[in-house]
Amino acid sequence: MFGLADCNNFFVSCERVFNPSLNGRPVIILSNNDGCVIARSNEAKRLGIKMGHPYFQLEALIKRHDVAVYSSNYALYSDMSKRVQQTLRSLCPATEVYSIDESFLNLTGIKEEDLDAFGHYVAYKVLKNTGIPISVGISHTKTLAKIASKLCKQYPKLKGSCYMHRPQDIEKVLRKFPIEDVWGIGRRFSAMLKSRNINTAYDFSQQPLDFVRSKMHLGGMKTWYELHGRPCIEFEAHIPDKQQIMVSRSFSKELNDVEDIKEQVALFTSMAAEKLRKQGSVCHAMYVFMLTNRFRHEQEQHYDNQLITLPAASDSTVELADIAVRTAAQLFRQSTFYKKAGVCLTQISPKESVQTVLFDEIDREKHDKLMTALDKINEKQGHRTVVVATAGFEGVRMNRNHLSQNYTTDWNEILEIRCD
DNA sequence: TCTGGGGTCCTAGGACCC
DNA sequence: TCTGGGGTCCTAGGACCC
Repeated sequence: MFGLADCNNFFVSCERVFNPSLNGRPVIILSNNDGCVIARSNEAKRLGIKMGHPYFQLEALIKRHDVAVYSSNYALYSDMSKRVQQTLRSLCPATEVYSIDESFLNLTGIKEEDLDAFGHYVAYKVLKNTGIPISVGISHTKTLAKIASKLCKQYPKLKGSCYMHRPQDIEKVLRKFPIEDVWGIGRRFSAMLKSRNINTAYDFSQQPLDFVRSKMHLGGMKTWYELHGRPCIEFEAHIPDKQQIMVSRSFSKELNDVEDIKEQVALFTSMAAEKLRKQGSVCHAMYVFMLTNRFRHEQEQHYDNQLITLPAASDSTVELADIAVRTAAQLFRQSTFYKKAGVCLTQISPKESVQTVLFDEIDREKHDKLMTALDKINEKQGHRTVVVATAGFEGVRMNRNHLSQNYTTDWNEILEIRCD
């Protein structure tokens, strides 16, 4: 049996833990730059606010219904996510962290007759320990567990957990479950299926496998088998290293000064390199890109990008930022307004397995010492205490006009909460 | 005025090998 | 007239996820 623990409206729930006056109110959380809606409370969903909707188009609705609006506060959400994961780990034989708000649960060793009670206990414990409400789904495969967990959100009677195992129950659920909500069936495939009058998970499961293979290949077949209760997507207890690390942002204002772009690119590179060192890897190549505002149709569109293969594998912010900045300067077109830029580190491998280069122009040992010191200071004294000067001191040029406090990671706030 | 930011896996097709 | 038959590796692009 597979379990899935999914946090309900996770970002909204995080804000509510520290601001209970938000309970019962419509709440939305915005993407970076306060661009789009990326999380909604049930009340906001009921108002018809859609995932990914541009914020600026919602102003009237927000005023009319007194919707609470927040910029995304990832420092808070990732810390809360860790707390949830910790509780799950303490209860289950093993967990697989699937995303910031979801973990699969390994239920090996738990007796069948106890699974229902176990699911409810997990939901209860997470809520008690962290203040975050979750939905637990338990079934024969990951795909079915996902469906079971979605049922909890639909039916409060289930009280946060659904153990779905009897064939007749599964069929009943699949008959009502929209095909586009099935894990692994995205926009394209659900449109194709609906055009053939395949509208529910059950309809799909009744198609001949040959049809699924010819139209949807391996991925579709896995989903098909999983809906039939045959696991094709295994439980993975350890998180594999990232194969690529990307940092990119849209700017609050379009930039047309090469110095501004260089500064942002240096900053993105330092953020990416930090992630790279954190997983103990080096990269052999990187990719720098900058693009114009795709919504300004009257403007000539550019997507300027360059892949750079490094002379030797590296994880040094100093070296990578230097290369990225020079590349950005080459890519930059005069009198062009850029809305977004980014850096992607690729061809990643574990640091210890890397061969040294004979005619290396860089003193790797020195860079290593510097990076170790830099990471240590930033971890202890706070993010961005020490930065490479090319990255500037102002951070990302981004709107965050509705930001909540860093309740769990900022000492002053923590003290205040304790005094309360 | 204003529209996010990450990731993975799979497949087809081209280049190249003998 | 007629032009083989395997392989592997790499990349771009399309699909999906949160």
